[in-house]
Amino acid sequence: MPTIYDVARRAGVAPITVSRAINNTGYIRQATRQRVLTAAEELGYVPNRLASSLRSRRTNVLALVLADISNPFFTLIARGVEDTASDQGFMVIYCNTDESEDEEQKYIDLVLQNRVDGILLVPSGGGSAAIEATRRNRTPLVVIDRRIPEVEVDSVRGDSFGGAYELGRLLLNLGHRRIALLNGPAGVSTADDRQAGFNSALDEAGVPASQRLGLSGRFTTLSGREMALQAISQEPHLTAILAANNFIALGALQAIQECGLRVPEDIALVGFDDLPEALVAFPFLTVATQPAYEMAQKATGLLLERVAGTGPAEAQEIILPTRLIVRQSSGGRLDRDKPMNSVHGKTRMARK
Amino acid sequence: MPTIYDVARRAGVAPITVSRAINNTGYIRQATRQRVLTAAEELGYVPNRLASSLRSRRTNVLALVLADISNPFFTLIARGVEDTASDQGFMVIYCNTDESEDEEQKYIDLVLQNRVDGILLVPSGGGSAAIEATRRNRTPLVVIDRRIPEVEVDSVRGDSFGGAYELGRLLLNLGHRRIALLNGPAGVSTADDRQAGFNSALDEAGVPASQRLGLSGRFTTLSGREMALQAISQEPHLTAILAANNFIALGALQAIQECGLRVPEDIALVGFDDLPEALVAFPFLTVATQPAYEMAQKATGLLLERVAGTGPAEAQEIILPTRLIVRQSSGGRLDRDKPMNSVHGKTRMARK
DNA sequence: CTGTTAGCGCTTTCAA
DNA sequence: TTGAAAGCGCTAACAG
Repeated sequence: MPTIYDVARRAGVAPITVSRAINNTGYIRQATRQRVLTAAEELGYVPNRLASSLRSRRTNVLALVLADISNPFFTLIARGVEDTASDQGFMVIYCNTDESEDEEQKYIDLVLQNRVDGILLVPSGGGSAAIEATRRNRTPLVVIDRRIPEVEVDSVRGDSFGGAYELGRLLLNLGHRRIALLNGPAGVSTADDRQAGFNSALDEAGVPASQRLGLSGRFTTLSGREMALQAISQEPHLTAILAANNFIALGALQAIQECGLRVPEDIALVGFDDLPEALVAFPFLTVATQPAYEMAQKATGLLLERVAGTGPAEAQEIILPTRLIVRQSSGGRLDRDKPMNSVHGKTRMARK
Repeated sequence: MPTIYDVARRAGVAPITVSRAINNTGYIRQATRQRVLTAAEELGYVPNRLASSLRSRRTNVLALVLADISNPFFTLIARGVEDTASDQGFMVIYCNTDESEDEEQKYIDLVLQNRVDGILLVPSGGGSAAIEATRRNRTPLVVIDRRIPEVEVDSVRGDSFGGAYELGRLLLNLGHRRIALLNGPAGVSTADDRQAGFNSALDEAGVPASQRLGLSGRFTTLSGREMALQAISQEPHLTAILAANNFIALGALQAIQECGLRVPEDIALVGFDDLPEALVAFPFLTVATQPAYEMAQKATGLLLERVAGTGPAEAQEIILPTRLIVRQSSGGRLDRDKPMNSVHGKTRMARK
């Protein structure tokens, strides 16, 4: 396997000149450069980035550490990260933590050993241990999707509070008072903030504490189903459910059907995070949706600024608004309500 | 940032001993090892894998080059690859080619420069250029999901021919004779094989060439919609559509609705590749589904064998069976037909 | 614009 | 069971 020395010999120059020609750095005459490139081509030379990175202390690799890439929300994040990174010549390593802090720590250690230039993290729990480690190693890190309390760190996320508040308001406006919140794990900021946003809407409407029902589980279909079953049996007067993410919503839908109830006639259902338009035959769920791709672009852009050493001195906190999409599952006559951006009108086949 | 030299000094040993302690290789006394590990811990030592890889010629990194990670089929592949790789201490770099051969070549070059230990490739077109390059660099490569004609290379894929044949048979059994195939790009083996499988079913049923309609486009919702519109206007007697993947199917569904037609009453619709169960509120589409996760596991397992130098001498060709899932969109009374594994019976809400 | 020298941090090889 | 020497392939720093 040829090295720059082989190329240098063939082109009749010094190795460093080969380096300059290939990376197009520093001063080099066009003719020389061309000669080197030809020699490299003839030899089938493939630059060794390990060596290059070892010496230059830059790998042009980012790490993306997230909960589970098969959740479409994170899939879109991944796509946004890769697009933005590759535009600037960076590659992306990705890791699934499955919301386990141990896995997260393991992966953070691994990517630090690999000397990635920067890390994008969707933290699992409190998650500050991972941040500590990256800080010690002077590796820039941007948190996506979640907030880490008490730690000053760049973060880009959706407005969980606002989205949950709007969903709560929507249900309250429709006349619901017995509403169950099926939430993700307490301690994860998206869950906590959605709880708070929902509570805020209930407070405003003067719903007494005795009428409130909040359940805590995981962000999975299975957990959504279990929480819904519990909520239904626990509160006979239940008329609406707010699911804290798309998986929980689908699990809840399943549970409601199992109980022989109808959505929205018997129980209204609204959720957080939409499914990509291209994936759904019949858009049915009313949701507050976050701009996942844009979130990833912004986060990666910021991270690359940190890597380059440009970018603001202060830790940035970027919060993107959610968008309310009203469909059938919330029920009611919404046209009379304040104008809401309703997407996908055509569900005739689903109803007929 | 401390190196093995710093650790060695602190532990009172030679650098190589630190290396042995950390990697747990070669002979080393437990006491020595413990002493080294303590010293490393105290210094906050983080091994530099760039240096290690440069010297040892192993990176413990695989590359996954695929079309588009936001397609749930590939998302599942990605998850399977990462799970299998990380079990054996490997990390994964991933790249989206968007079915462009240029992008593919660019990424292959990049990952070769990064000296990944192995590559998993979903080839874009003919795709043999990429394979040539990896072969020159002695980097093991396993092709997933697709076949590369005329090249001897490991490959793991679903039975596109068989799946399309079964879907065709299903429609023919239901009495359909004017069936349009909405396919992906010619030259991509999954498209070609699905074409062939469908044709084989038509041949068997004696459907004359004049009654056959096959359109070629891309594996996207947009293209599916366009092809469906064209098929509908071109063939007034059309009664059924076979979509060559999930996106095409959803685009076709959209087009059919736009034309004021109903599925399955006016046009029956079947497709290739299911959407993950957890993502769909109302399972509606009849499909032939491939075991994506298992495919990824098998492919990664084989690749890791190649990396380790174990594994069979011959190029392997692993073809996993598809599974027919009959739902509403194909119409007809299928209960009378031979028993087919029907998943998701509960779609009451979608119909009511 | 081109070249020389040294060394990034680790592991291979060989020796003790 | 441990260590010394050398070098993986490249580029930073400096010199010309």
